[in-house]
Amino acid sequence: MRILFMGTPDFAVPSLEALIAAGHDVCGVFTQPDKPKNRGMKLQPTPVKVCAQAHDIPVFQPVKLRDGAALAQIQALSPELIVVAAYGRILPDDILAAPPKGCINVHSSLLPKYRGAAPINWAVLNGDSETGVTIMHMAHDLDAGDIIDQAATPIGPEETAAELYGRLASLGAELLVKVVAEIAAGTAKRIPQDGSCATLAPMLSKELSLVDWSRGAQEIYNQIRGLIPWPAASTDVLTGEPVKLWGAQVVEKRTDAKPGSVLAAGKQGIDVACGDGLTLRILELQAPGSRRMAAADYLRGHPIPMG
RNA sequence: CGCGGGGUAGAGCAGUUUGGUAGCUCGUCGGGCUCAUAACCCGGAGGUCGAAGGUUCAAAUCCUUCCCCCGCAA
Repeated sequence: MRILFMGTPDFAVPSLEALIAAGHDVCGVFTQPDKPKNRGMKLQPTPVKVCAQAHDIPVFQPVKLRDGAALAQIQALSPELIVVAAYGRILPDDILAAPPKGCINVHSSLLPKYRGAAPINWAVLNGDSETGVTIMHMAHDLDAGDIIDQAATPIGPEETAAELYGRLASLGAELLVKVVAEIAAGTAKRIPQDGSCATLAPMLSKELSLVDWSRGAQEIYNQIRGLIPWPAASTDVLTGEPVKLWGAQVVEKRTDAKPGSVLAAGKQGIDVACGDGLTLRILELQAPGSRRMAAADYLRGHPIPMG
């Protein structure tokens, strides 16, 4: 099938590659404009752009989608179907209506749960034991279109959002190929979402980083897992300087100590009292200006006062 | 040339302002103590101080250039 692909970050790359590998005619790729990023603020191509260029697929990076130029480009490419995976832009209705077989989207949650920008992180942050991917038709409202198919996957009790991100990217690519084949064959289903069950997964921000030790140990652990790799949970209760938390475990040991007090600090980790009386053992962390390291390594050069 | 932090023993850090014998904790090796130990005591090994150049009687420390790591921005 003749397909126009739209995507931007790493998450979208497996989907693009899967379409190519399945033999579809990917006639063009839309991705966000190159932006100054990282140290040095040099212009960085998006992962999807790099992938498209490696396959000699024409790349388009419109700044605006509503001025008609983008629509004209799409009409010139005349795709039968548009596939969107984490493009990061809202498509206007005229583009949604352009391809004969419509626009479909790869979304990393089991819709209608977690509509929005950061569904993977919120599934981990909320301590869910299962999530998945959804392929749906795109509608005017964000992530609200009719569902074509879904695939579920368990979230491991120690799995981080970063790990889940990679797994869902592959799972989404797999399901995408299956769904596109069904669309080509005319057998694709179309199941409306139950909007009353919808929940939102808004974009992450650094406001979510700071650990509130009055919360339960498991909740804090979920916060740590769910905010990897960005923005990462942080706390300043250890030495007064803010440190990022990269790894921890819940210790089933009750304590009366005030939440946020350090109960022990040794080669096994740094034990901190939480609001529900349980203990969170910090295993891996990162001081400002430094790289991430095991708690035991950190302690050699950063003595921690108890209490 | 976007802004800031950093590179010192296997690991994590101090020392740089004010140039003058390379230091701490842990690990490691040897010995001791102990019923025993990841505990304690004694002793040892291990570093061209990120790289190159410059200033100086003398540079981890001051000057110049470069490399690498981390954060900010998403």
